[in-house]
Amino acid sequence: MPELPEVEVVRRGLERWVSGRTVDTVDVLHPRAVRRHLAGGPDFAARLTGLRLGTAMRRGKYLWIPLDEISASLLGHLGMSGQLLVQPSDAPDEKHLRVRVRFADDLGTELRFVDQRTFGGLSLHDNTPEGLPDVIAHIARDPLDPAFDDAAFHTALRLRRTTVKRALLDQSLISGVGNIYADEALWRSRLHYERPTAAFTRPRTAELLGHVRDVMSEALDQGGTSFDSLYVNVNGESGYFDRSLDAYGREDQPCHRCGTPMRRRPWMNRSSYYCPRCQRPPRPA
DNA sequence: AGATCGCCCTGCTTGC
DNA sequence: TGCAAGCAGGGCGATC
Repeated sequence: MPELPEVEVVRRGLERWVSGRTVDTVDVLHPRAVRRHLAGGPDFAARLTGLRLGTAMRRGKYLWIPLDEISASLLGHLGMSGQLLVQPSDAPDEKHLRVRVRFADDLGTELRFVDQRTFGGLSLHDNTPEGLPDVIAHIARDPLDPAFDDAAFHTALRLRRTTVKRALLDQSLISGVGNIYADEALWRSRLHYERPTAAFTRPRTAELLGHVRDVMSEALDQGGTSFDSLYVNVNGESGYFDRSLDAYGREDQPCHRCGTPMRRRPWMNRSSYYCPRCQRPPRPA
């Protein structure tokens, strides 16, 4: 399940292998893969055809490629199981191939959007004056963005009547943090996932942000997490950061800090993994 | 309007 | 063995 580091790996792959090329043909093989393009698959294909792809960009888990000729962008999200692959044009179709983009050049490769569960998708959107696809204007900057405002994040945490893991997963507060890295950063910060944010001190916020950045940077250095074979980067290579996980998926295994068996708790139709000794729950209200 | 919750989807794993 | 239920979960829209 791709999170920010994996998506950044994909962005770099797109920049290297796709940016600057001109679209020749587009095949939409599954309508759900372009469901955010409200005008439909045929319109998506027709509008994209003939355009030159700009430099791939990313905010949180969203990817986009500017289309300078029409002041719009090709927006993509990998969802749970999406892959953007640059494949030889004669490679056999993947089982879950949803969209194919062929180019007007002689490089012999094409861009493929492959997605088993179809939570992800591609679409075209006008840009805001800042150059952002308009439908993701509400997505906050991510913690690896140099313009991320730590002080504003702290202020927002103090104002919210919520708990720390909910806040980390709220893409309007901070983007790019998913369930895996939320649990990892909370473990490193020795914070229980139900800790209210309203009483956070400035140093506590700073430590949490530091751990979020560390865990993401480490994953990025290793080419992204891939303990799930569904995730493959833009050229089909898997990462291996899963060997470094301290919390996620480690139910009943000893805490890497104190040896206490880790726990898994149902949480918001998901799971939270934590050490019951290092990450004490807050006192009941 | 901030917070919460259900839903979308498919394939692998688990349990009876 | 076979089938059903459980699980994975990002993001959006409905609801309170």
